[in-house]
Amino acid sequence: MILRANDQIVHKAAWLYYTHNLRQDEVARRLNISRASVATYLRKARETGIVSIAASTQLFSDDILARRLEDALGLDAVWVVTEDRQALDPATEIPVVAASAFLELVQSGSRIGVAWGRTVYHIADVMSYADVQDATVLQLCGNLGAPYNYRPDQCTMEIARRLNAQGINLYAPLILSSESLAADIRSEPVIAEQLAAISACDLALYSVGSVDKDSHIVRCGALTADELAALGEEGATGVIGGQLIDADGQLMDCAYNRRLISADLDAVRAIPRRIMVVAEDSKFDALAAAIRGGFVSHLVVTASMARRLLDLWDTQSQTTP
Amino acid sequence: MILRANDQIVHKAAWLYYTHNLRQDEVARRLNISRASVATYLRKARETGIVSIAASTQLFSDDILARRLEDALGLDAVWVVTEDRQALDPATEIPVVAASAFLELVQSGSRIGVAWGRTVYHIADVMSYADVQDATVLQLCGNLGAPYNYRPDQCTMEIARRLNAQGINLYAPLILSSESLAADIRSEPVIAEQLAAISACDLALYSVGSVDKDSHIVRCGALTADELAALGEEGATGVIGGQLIDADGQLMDCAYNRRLISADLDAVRAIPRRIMVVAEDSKFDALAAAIRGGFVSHLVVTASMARRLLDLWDTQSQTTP
DNA sequence: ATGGTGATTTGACAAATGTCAGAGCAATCG
DNA sequence: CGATTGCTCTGACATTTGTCAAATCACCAT
Repeated sequence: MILRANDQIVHKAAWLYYTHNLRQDEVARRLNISRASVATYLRKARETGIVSIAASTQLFSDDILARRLEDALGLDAVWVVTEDRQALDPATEIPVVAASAFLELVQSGSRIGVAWGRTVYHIADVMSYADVQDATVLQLCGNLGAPYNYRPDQCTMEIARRLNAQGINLYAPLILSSESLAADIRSEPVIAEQLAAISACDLALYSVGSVDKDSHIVRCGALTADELAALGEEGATGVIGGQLIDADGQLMDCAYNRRLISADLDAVRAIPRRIMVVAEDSKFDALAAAIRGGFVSHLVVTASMARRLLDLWDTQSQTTP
Repeated sequence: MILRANDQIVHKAAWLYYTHNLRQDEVARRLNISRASVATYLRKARETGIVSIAASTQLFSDDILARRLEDALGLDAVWVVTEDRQALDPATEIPVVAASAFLELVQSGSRIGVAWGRTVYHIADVMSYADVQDATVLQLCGNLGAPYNYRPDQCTMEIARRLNAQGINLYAPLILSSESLAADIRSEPVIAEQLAAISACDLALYSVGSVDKDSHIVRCGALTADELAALGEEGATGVIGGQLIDADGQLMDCAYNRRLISADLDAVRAIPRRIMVVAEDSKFDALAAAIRGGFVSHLVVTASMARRLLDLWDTQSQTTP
């Protein structure tokens, strides 16, 4: 698609200003427009991702705690958000760091799998706009029927919009009333094709869900709190793309899981870079399960969570030397 | 490596200013320093790649000519630098566009092969600093013994410096006096290992050399103008990483080529993304040979060169329907 | 202690940038 | 055909940012 003449001037202004370091009045003279227009165009260029400005996330990854976590848990990269950072609330900072870290890993041509949840939605919300037109953003799990604030398709589409990339939604419900219907839908060519495409992703972005009454699968109505509690008794420890996993990160063998339309967990594990973002400390057990299950290669967590993980792995390695 | 406390404040200032969009005076208050210091730190952050600012190169790739070239020659992406762009000299613009396009393709963890020449050096020179610490920049061919302005190791190291990445030089001469010595050196473990590592690259950046008296292999003293002219008679059409190729882009079977220490051309062809940058229109034949030989997936050229290539491919496809 | 040295930080000013009300202009509609 | 609507563009002003000489600080050798 050729640039509209209208956008062309925004690109030109951005190129001259940011790449050639001309001043706004020089750009204005070159393009025969007023300097005020140049300023407007440049803002538009920043807001739409024609110009991308990214600050390094080293501040969060170059940290003793982060290094120790990488080594102990065998992760590729860890970002630790420290509580005491100049009055910035870690809860709001986690999605910001995650968005920056994510953007550092995205590149032209990437295929990105995205799950859903409050955390993922917040990440999308604070993500700055970028220009990766030939990237593709895939939805990792089916949709919720009920209106819910952080729907899978919303997360996927919002991230695609921020990247100026193509978003591909999975047009199937997350949960169906019967196992057989779920199986039928899963084998529908359109759906099967899309689920298969997930294994071609090179990047995944998700959080893990907890197994308690605040879990998003309860909030969105997929399960009642009592049903989830019962599954918790049976060993359910976390939620990945809607699916329940046990403490070792293996798919639970239960009717609920069989009623879902979601990414095959082995396909998810096969994605080379899996960014896990956890904002709430209450998700500790779920996160540990996700790490054991091989769902994490890149991790964004709070310092307190990092310390707890480190302690857990230390005791683990002592008991199983 | 943990950040020095000194750099830490630069990172913090950059993070607050660019990611959180605070004003300089707000950043100053948060960090308990003067606003002037904040301004200084921010400049430092921009100059060192802690903050990267990139304008989209769409202006050059979203162009009818570029699209037609992609289709006709089967290339992944083409950037065309149009002559009439607001008094910007295309000769200086080519390296700028190439540097931006290159940076859009680089990502954390990339392994990048770099050849040498005036064009590549100019690209390195105008390239803005970036923060891709875990990238690796490899030298694709041996070094010149004689002092020369655009040495392979300089190109490699300068690009590595700009990216804050690791640069790996090939500590061998480009050309040796005898074929047997070249063979011996090639099989030295240290060198053999490095040459083998080239096939693991995921990105290559180079230009093609012409076969005439201005060729860089003549200028750097690897061959005399007469010797090169004689090889030209035998069919030599272009130069890739010091090696002579014929009009079809195949390695010339000649003593000169056997005396070289350089990347195996099949390994180069196997690199998934090969960015070819040609600034001079006189390199037309050499470029056509390089394209035929499969050395190009991404191309940066002038509009006039693009038109000539398009014409050539049109006549080719007419004669061989 | 003390003076020197180089690097860092600051205050004050100059320069550049952001903003917004109103002008201008093109397309659309009655 | 003129009025209306919805744009973009501009000029003028307010705000923000860049710069640099001078001050301060940290460190070191005497």
